Amino acid sequence: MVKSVTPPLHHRVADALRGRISRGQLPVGAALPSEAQLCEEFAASRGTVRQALAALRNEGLIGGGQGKQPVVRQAAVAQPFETFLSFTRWAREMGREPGQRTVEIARRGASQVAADVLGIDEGAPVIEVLRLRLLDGIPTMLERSSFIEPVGRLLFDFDPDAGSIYAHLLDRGIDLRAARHTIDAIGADEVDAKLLTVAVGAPLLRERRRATDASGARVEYADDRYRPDLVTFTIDNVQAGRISPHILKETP
Amino acid sequence: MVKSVTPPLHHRVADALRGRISRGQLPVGAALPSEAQLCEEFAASRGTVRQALAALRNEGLIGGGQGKQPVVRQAAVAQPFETFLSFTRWAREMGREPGQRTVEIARRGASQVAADVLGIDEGAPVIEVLRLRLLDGIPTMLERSSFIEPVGRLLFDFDPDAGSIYAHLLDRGIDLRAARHTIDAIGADEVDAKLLTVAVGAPLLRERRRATDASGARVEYADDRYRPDLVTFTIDNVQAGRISPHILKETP
DNA sequence: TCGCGGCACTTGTTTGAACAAGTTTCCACG
DNA sequence: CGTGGAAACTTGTTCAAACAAGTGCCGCGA
Repeated sequence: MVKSVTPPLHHRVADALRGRISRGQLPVGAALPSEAQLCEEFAASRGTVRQALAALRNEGLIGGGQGKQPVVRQAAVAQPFETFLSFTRWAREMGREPGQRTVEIARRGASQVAADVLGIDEGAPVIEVLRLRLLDGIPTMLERSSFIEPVGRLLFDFDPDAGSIYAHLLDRGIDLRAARHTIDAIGADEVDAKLLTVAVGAPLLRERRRATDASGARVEYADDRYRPDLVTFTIDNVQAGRISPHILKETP
Repeated sequence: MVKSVTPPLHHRVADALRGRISRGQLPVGAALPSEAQLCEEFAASRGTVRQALAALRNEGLIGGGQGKQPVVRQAAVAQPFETFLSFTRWAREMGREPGQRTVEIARRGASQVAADVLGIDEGAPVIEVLRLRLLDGIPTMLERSSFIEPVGRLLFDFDPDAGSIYAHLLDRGIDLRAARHTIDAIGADEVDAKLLTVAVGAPLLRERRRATDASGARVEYADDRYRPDLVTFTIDNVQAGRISPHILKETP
């Protein structure tokens, strides 16, 4: 049985305002109705209305100050997480066509760094995948992944040029829940240069990722190298009490 | 004249609790005092205490649910936002000694890209700051900032080698609330190379930042270039319904 | 001994009121 | 005509009170 009670009043007020903003009814830069007006419109007390406004402020949707009516700020982003996890999904959401060329998929002993990150012994078997990711046919990112053996074995019945590895693993019951991303810059080595069609030593944007499943077990270590002229990372954050960064990749 | 009034009560309560958490007085997993106890301790009404708790909740410091007392969540990152914003504060929190050498501070017409980002006319006056940031005396990051004129003028009575520009601006009533960070990689130009003591063309980690104040007005555009062997960015994110990434800079 | 109900406690929601502090508007005075 | 300042309006802070809803524990009964 699903409980279907009416949500609290301050949620309804916040939802209503969010709707007006996303619908463009309250355009960016416009002032919201005053608290007194909102009280009347929703038949709520001022405390309740202020609770709703505080929520919007925390989401970075509105700004303002004492004595000044709140103002709609630039639109926010919706689903940053999955976007950051899956290249395929990210590309689709941007209206670009993702592509991939699997250079290699192999089972071999874990490298020292991969073993360290995954918390397994060096030389323990892992499945390594080297894939070149394309955006509208242009080489954009080179992905070197190491999966722990019980997960990686599921990749051998995966059409490597079909699309998202994550979607495939999810079908098999592996759901990647959390990830730690470490971002830095590195010069292209010879393999990078050849596949990404840049000069050796050209600056690349590197994202190293340690992904864990629902139980917290470390599942994947990846080293992704992006062409910085094609992809950047963007983080939005707001201080208004809550830290609510929105993370997204963008093509500049 | 610097205003020095006592901050609102709910801020003081929140600060006190933040302090206890970061000091380890309230360890991770421990339950906070009940609202009623906090009311008594701070001689505040329940509404005020709840305002403070809401702030901590928004920062991800505490979690809990109806009927359950709030619990201290993983201490991992305390102040990710300010950490991401202020080099000085970040360094201190890591136990490193921040330093800076101000190469130049000038008032000149905005460059095309700065004008575009700040939403002002090209050539309109901005205050540009070029600072080399050090970590334990080692050149680590090169910061090129452009502030809009009414804010930047406050920097002329600022000891440029004293420490945090943001702290100085906050004293003057400018509080940077939100920022959009764009991260990519770029090869060092000759100035970068000389000041950061790397080779020309060496890969650098670049963070471009557009900071806005409480009212949403764009205040600063910055181009920060980090030595990737000394600093990386780390993002933790979890899918569990809520998007709550923690962002921090790390020295690898 | 085990299980279940109820009680005590805690947080969530909502209202109403009052004062403080910052902004905007507009009128009267120079 | 313009300008200073008061008045009206707006948000920020704080208190007090009441009920709803969820949690945990204790004790009673089977």
